[in-house]
Amino acid sequence: MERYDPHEIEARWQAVWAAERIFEVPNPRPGEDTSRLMYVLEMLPYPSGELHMGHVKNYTMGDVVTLYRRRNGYRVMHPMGYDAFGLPAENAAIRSGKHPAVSTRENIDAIRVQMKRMGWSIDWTRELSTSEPDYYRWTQWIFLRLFDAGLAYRKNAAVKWCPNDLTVLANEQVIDGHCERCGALVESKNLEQWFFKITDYAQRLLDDLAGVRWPERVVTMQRNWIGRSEGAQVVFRAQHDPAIELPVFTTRPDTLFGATFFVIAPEHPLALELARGTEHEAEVADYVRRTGALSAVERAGEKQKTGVFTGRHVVNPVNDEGIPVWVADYVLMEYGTGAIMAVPAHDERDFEFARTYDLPVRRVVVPRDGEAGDDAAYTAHSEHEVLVNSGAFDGLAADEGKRAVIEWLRSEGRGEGRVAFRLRDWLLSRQRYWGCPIPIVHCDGCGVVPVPDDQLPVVLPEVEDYAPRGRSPLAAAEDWVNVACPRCGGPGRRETDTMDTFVDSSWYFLRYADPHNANAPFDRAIVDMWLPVDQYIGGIEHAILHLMYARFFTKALYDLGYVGFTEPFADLFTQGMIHYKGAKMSKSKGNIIRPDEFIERYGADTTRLYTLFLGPPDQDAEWQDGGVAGQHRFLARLWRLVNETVDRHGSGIERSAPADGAGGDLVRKAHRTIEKVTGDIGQRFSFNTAQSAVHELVSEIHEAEAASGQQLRFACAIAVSLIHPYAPHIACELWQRLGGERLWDEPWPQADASLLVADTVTYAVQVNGKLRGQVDVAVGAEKEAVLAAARAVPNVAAHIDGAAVVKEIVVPGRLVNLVVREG
RNA sequence: GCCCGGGUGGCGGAGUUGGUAGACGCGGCCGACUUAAAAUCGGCUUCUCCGAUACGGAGAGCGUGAGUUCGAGUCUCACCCCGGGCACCA
Repeated sequence: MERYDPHEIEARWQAVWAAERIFEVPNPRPGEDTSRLMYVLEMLPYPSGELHMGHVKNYTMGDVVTLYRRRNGYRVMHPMGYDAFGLPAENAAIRSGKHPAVSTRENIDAIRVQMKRMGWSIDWTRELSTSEPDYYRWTQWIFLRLFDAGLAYRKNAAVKWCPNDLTVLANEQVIDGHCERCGALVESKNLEQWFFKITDYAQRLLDDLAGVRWPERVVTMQRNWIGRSEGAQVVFRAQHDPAIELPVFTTRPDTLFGATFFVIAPEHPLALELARGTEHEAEVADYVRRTGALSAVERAGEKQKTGVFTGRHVVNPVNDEGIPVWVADYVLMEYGTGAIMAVPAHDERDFEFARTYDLPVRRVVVPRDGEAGDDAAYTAHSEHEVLVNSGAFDGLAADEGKRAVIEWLRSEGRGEGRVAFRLRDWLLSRQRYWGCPIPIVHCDGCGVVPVPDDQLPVVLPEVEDYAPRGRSPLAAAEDWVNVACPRCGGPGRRETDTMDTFVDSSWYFLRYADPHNANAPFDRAIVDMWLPVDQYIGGIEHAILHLMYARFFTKALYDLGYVGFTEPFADLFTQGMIHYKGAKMSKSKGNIIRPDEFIERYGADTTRLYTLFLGPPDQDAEWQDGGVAGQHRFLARLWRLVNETVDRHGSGIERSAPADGAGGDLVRKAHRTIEKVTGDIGQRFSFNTAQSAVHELVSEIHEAEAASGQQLRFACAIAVSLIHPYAPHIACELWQRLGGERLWDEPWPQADASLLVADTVTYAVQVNGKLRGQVDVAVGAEKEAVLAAARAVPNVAAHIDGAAVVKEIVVPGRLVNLVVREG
């Protein structure tokens, strides 16, 4: 018998699949049945290098689902593309010294070869790359539709700036005050930038999380990121000039009577103005300057809160009391109104500040029964707390008080109920070269002018020097920048910033459905047929960024009538990372496992098997060098068994076999394995245990020497059929050797329910909960018969001897527990 | 600080509605085949103890401590450790 030679088999079958075009899934034609369409999608890779093991795990998972669903009668779209614009690709290009367009294309070519070698069932006719003009033309088109709708706009704002990558960043790309990509400490800058008005969608982004089947932790992370708070906006006015309004947002309107001072952020536009003319003017100016130079991390890291008095007071609208206005950097300009009423008795931060500057503390909420101490803020506010020192509101429970105060403020025109979100608008412009050009022309006369649709795409110009300099490298391409204003024909200048890469990836899943459309990004009827994506699979690192942006785009496109659904991804599976030598694989740590080396050594099938055998797919897993050999041994054993079976007993695909004679147990095991694997792949996404089940079946085939040829051929066919989604090459080969053809078209095997149980079942017998023996009983035996058999087990008899059995528990098919009391 | 995951043999892990903890794989030990090695095949492999005749039996054991239950890895409470998210968000 020839040895298992994965390379020969894999190359041959990949050629067959390509020739038969079995991965190509065309869109249904009018009138065709669309009830069994399914869209399986994995997050597309950045072509900043070759694929790593994380990709292999991700795409193999998607492939298992795809192959499994296809054999269950679904028409599955399984596309692939490249998130080719952006910092990763550009930085890789800078490192290699090649132009990003060149290095990106080279990387894509290399990745495509790797993907084909893995045998993933990707429909290559739908392949796309976000850096190609026929794709980004439509990214620009969508940008313009959002611009028309007022959802893309320019504003001058304090923005996050990465001093290393020399570009602005979105809030979502700042982790702990550091750049998400390079780790540099992020600075704050005042710049005019482009934003998407994602905040308009905050409530819907929150509400619609209820309708998706996503991992709970991802939903929670998005909820936290959106950060909805209910409260009130309350208008305070300057005591020296009631025309100056200073609104605050508070979640605790019930504590308004406890406000003993007022704080505004150093960046607040009124900070300097308020202090003007007071003896504190110079001090305030100095403080604003000093804190402005600090990063958010430095501010938050300060041991003690700092601030200065402005010399001014504001009037508390509930009691007309004047309270001092301070400037302090513990108040953030970006949230709420940039100003707060300080209630030290009931807010930890205000309390700390009041202690530092010796400001008064006035308690207005007390526990209904019991005392609140004086050495900390008392922050509870439920039905168990009551208001005091609060005028007409005294005696109300805190939660009622909140409503009552809001109602009073509203009726007096001094405030109103308000909801605040943590979510900020998405800053989309970048001062980098390798990105999608923003299709806008600036004209002295007309202002910001969109490039007309018929002039798209605005092609990214070739420039020699694309290194980041803090302003877009595109600005240097004078010929490109200087252009006639599309509106008035006068001199105009193109927008030179490019788009954040996340814009490109916020709609790619739509383009796959209609990838060659030259007249529109996609046809609505076609995307509505395929989407939302039935199963999306990708890394947890995109829990907020990509997944939030894609949801926003989908909702905006829905509102504009371009798609008929509001959520892009119905089901999401987030995979864990693969670690190696105790750390996540990274080039800098030098603990990379290159997939190519494994394919070279063991073949694609073994590599596919092992990445899914590591552990539960949603959890991080440790790569073990030796583990791969086990999967290879398994395939070699399967190979040998099938070939031996055919040699000894002849070929022929058996779709059933009698569960009697010497091989009866084997046949039953095959049915149980179908049941187990089907549930594990189809329902549980438990890819590791599905494999274990096939291992067990193969071991039993190996041991079932006395089984009939039909029984052996049946068991082999089931093993081969079940392992096909994991190891399609060897499975197709062995299926053919067994006498079949086109395993990929073979319906998924069905377990015969009557064969899932054996004639007898082994009961565990416990005495007082301790295992004392086992006994085989006929399936379906009466409770009394089971008990009698259990009592007859010698070791059990010894343990109940001389004691009174006070309780008998029989769990059908599982165990007996005899409860005895010592006699 | 708040919110999620997770903690089970030497290792990765299984244990799906509370019902025989350790499936499957790695590693290790012993044996077969071989001049030898590799490959392959067979056996053993949670710990401690007892008795060793097939191998049997006793006790302990799933981060710690309580609890509910005939019975807890699984449920409840309190706590410890690891990983992740959010965090001066008013």
